[in-house]
Amino acid sequence: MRMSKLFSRTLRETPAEAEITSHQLLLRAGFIRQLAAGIFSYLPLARRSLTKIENIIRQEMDAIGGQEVSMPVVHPAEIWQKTGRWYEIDAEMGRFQDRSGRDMVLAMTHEEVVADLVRGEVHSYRQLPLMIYHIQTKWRDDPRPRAGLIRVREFTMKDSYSLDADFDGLDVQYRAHYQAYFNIFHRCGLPVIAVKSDVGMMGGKLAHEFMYLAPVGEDTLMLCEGCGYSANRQVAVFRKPLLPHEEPLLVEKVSTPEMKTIADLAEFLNIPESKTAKAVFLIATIPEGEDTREQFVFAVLRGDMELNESKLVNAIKAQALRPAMEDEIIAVGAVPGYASPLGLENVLVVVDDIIPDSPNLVAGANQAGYHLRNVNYGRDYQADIVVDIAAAQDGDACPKCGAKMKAQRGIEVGNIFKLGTRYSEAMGAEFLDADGESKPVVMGSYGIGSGRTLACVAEEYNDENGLVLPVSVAPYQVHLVVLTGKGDEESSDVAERLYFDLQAAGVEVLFDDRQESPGVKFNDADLIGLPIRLTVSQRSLKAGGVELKRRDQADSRVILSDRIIPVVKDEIAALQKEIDQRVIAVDFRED
RNA sequence: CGGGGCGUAGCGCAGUCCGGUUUAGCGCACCGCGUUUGGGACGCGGGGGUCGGCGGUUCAAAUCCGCCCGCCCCGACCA
Repeated sequence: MRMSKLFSRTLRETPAEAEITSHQLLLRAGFIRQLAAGIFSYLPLARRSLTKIENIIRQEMDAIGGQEVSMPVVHPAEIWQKTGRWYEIDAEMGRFQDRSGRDMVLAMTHEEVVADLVRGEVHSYRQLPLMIYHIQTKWRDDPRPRAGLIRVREFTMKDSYSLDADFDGLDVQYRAHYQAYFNIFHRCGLPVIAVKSDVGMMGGKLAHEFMYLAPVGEDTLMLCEGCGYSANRQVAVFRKPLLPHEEPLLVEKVSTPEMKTIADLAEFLNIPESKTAKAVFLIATIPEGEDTREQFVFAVLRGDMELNESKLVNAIKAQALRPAMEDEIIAVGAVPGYASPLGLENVLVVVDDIIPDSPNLVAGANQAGYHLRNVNYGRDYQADIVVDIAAAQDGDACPKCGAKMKAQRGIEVGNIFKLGTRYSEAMGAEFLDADGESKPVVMGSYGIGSGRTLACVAEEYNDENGLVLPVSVAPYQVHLVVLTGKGDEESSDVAERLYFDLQAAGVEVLFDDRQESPGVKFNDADLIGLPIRLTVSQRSLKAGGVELKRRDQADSRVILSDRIIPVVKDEIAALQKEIDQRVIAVDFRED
């Protein structure tokens, strides 16, 4: 490609809306342009990189038995109504009506369509296992798109779907994806970890997320440096420190004026925060058939812990959760700041599982200015549910080995879900097993965001001058720069011939043939970040050939004219080898 | 949805408080001519704006007031 004809141009200054590195560089280098919040165009350079990423994905999917298909972006609402997600999912789903008034859905994912296809195509256990995938546009109307390509509303996802006769088969395909995903990201040069994750609205049994660790990430991960336990904080468990055993004492009311927070209370009574019980009030939206109802939830945790809303949502099977307003709290008979689990009505009480083992806590008295000492679960109050609802914090003890865990931020570039039979049952996707019995197909679903992957690669590979792209993802392998002074036709001629010869040899070349000063050309080459730069100029020709510089190295060297093609090919092979060496077998771990 | 910020040429900005010599300006980018060519060149000459939109106040609005829209950041949210 000639830069004089390239559709996109580089920007000298960073657009004001871009804050994070990958967004700034992808804009400045002319990879992407924004149309609206969370909606982007991908210009030729980005398109080529995405195609490379997608082809890596295709190869790895095909290698584990995947068959590429292409499913629609527009779905009739009925299939989403059948699985219930039409009702469960709120404004995130794009809905519209076609010309005859039928409700339609913009694809956010394709479990429904897959199950519908399976109903028609799969009838026998002899056909299973199967795996299909496609790479296609998704619309998810996220309330707050941000950070360039990291979090967008319209995006391209590779989503694959495994189909099995039983859960053992699902496990095999799940593990195959687990390894394939590592291969894909490693081939893109992206370091990732797999963490156990929330199954969320997908439902299902087990899920992992593939995370690129970065401070700009929006997920918090709990990572144990002792044994390697790793989980999204939404599901991370931890060893809760036990309190010393005590016999239950008599409840005793104590005056605690103006002590509305746990910290104040603990200091006032001169006790550790772990000797208090904390009340958190929430309003949960609980699905009931095609409708929902609101449920007041009273969550009780020990004072030294924080509520994990994801765990609570899962524990009570809520669709949504929000903090309760003060008047709602008063309406159920509680006193904000002095709330007690004792004696409330029409309230779902959920108690963290460490509470029954934490004797003689200080809790609110449901009376302004007073708390109760020696409150004991079981004797003084009962819960509707006792379950782990506490959020793991940086420094908490690993559930497996007890070592300290670190909290780190990450960006989710892929996920894998064991769905089970939720969608196949709802859609009637059944097959006959060897006994002639009708059974729902066991499904898994697996996603990778290709645009987000590109953004993470940009986030990982850059320096103060621009992108430094891995050869497997770079839109071109070689950036050919020609510097021509007045009357210098030799450099132009050599560069033109080299441009032709390199392409004939199968090398992908971006040729900067523009009438620009050397500074502009070098700076643009650095900004775009192709792995190899070749410079043809009077200076290089006098030295005997063409200058070669790797983007990831500071020094350059002159290659003799007749050696250029083989040297460039060797250089590309060496870069590719560096990437290939990252592709290694990984141990599957459930957490 | 709550809080904050911003909206003037393709990009970056000044002008807005305090309305009127500004014909709306500067840098970059763009077009023409000439010079220049190893790290974001120079001279001369040009083109490009419903000042986010609508309404209001006024003799007069980029500037004051109201409503709306859009974008960014923090939070809530997130398959």
